[in-house]
Amino acid sequence: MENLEKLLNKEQLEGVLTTEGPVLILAGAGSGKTRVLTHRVAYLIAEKNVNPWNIMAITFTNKAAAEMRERVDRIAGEGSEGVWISTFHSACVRILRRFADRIGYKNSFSIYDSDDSKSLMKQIIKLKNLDPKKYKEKRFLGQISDFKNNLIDCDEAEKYLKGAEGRLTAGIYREYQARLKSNNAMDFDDLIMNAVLLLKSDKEVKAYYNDRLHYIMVDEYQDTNAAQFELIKLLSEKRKNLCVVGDDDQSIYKFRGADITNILSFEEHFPGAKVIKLEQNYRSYTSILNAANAVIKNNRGRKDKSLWSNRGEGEKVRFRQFESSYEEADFIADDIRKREKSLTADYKDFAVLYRTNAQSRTLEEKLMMAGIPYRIVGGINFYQRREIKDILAYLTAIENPDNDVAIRRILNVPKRGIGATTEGKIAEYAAGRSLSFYDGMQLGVENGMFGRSGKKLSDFMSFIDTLRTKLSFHGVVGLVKDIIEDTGYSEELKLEDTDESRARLENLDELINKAALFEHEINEDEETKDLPADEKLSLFLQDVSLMTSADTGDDAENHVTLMTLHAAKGLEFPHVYITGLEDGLFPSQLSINSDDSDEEIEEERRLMYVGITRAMDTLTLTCAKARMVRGQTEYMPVSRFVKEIPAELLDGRVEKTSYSFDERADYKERADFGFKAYVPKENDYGSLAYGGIYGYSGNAKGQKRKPRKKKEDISLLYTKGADMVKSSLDYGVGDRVKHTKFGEGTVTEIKDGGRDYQVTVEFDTAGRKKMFAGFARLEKI
DNA sequence: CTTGCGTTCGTTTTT
DNA sequence: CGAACGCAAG
Repeated sequence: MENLEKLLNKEQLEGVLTTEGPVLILAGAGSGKTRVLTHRVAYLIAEKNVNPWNIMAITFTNKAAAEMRERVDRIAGEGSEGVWISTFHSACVRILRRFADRIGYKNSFSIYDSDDSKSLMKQIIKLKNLDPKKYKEKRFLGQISDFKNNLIDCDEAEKYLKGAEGRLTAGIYREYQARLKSNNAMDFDDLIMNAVLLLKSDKEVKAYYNDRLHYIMVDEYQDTNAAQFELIKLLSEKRKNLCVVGDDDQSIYKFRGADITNILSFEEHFPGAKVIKLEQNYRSYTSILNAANAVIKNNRGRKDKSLWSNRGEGEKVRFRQFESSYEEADFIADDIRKREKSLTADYKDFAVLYRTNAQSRTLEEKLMMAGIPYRIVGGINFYQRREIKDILAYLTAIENPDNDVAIRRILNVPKRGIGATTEGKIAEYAAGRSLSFYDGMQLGVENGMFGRSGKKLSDFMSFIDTLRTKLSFHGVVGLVKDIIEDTGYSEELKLEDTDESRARLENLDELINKAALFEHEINEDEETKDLPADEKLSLFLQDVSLMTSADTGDDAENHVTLMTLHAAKGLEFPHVYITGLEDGLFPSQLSINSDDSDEEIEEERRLMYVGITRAMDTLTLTCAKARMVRGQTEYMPVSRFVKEIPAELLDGRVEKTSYSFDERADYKERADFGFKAYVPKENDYGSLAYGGIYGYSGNAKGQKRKPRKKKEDISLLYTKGADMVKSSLDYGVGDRVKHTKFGEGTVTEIKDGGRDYQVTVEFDTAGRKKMFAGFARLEKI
């Protein structure tokens, strides 16, 4: 380990060298915390002669884990693969796969994702004959999640819950857990809670991990909840060499159980803890950090610190106020185009951030019309797409027929004439006999309980059995292919022959690829290559169930990134736009109205801090005086967070904070044309609300609605647009083409723009337009 | 059992 | 405004 001093600043070095005892590294945004963590691992191995096997690093996301793995392998080199680097959830799965039988589960449990949990809860509400209007899954699931995050089991919950409503909730919780267990399944929160339960109740298991794990590191510690805290505490109990890294100012996940006091009270939880502050920022210009510091200092509950940088002053933070969200989006599209044209930046250098997902729509439209390639982060995860979930449900059903959610998902997919009525009958029959759905179906069919549906059901069951037999002959990949073929899924999609069905088919191909890659990997691995096919299938499903969109990303592509402020945490971009800076939107109205408004606003302020500190070179803050929210035009004053930035740091003034009645009326008139009729200054395009991006046409009168779509289906088209790899064009200069929005026109120029063609078209009515072929989807006529 | 239509409801999200 | 969902007609 040469020259650590040269690679690290004083505080970072201290973080690396302080290996013994509890350590809290308060790492400000952009202060190089991953650098410290990876060097720390390398130092432990190389200088302290610690066996890599005795080191563990925990993160929240697969992406962070993969990144850490990569960097540790690079820095620490030989032997580093022994270091246990994983997410909270996959670490717990690994523990539970080994020992779950000691707390009454099978080691081969399925993992329910949030959709599965939702289906399960729906079944319960239905079975309990509750009014679904009054009792929605979300409410119960939210409460149950809160309980689990705080390690409160059914018995304990019962003590907390008083009154009729309370008893109901407790009963639902109990039923939900019972069903999970009989389905041989755990939800995401169970993974953590049950791991803790196991470590607490089984001394042997705890001793096993305590003996193994000499050094534990935790990233993003400010995001941990009570259950995760307990887990870490238990795992590190023997040696107490626990190093946590985090930033209380970036704690933005309270709503999903994160407890900021874990980091604020670390020294009390772990007496004798050493605290190291990393305040030097290597990311941003001083002007940006000054703005960030100015905003965050308004929070009371925080550890005092202040970021600084020696990158120089940089440009002032820009602030721009617009009449409407359309003008705001126009400005951003135009600004990005100018900067990209002037060759000072690539599209990939830009990020546009917003508080709520709904805001992305307007931005998308404008970017698309400006021909700027973009990508939205945080859309639907590959593994949550309908076609993928369907095929995975088949695999799950083959592996674990007790998994009711999987069985019921595929019962009538593809359509085999088994409808809701039959499904309900089976569910009731099974529940009455304490059988799983599948077993209930089997018994019921034998006893002729389901009348005319009996034949269909037995066909279905033998179909599943046939598939199961195929597993041992064809392996995992073969089985995936078989399912896609034998269900008629691929044929159906081929016949449909729309952009959407083609996109779906591509997704299915991608799933086959992932399965092939997985099978290849486990067949290379000495430990797993000789496992029987069904165990390989289990491994595949486990792998996939903890996967998210994060690792589907292809960072190399040159596109602008659109995302929520939450999704931006941990990322950095040369040019950042924070949009919708209006009181009532950001901070959100809910936080302003909340009972503990002070705390909620502080959380929103941290979100603002996260947003500001994403920017490396320039930061632009924008807001609109009037904005459509839920179909209504809202007038909101400039966000208090903008006002917290001293005027001398801003380029652009905060003009007004409220409007007179007349002014409002004026804005209203303009904004109420709203979504449909608003025409920007250039007057050359209307809104795409009538259907461009989603190929989908609202509920406008007289228009025929396209077939029912669910959230998991939408986004296929634009994702495809963004993904569009350059292919040859079927039109050339001089050809007549048709555009969904601009109508017909003549191609006047085609430029090769690297990964896509830039096409110039002289439209008959809309005038001349430049666009990317991949986005424009021009049709030759 | 499937499909069309009206009603309701609405932060942030990883695993 | 738009998505999700429940209900009632094909």
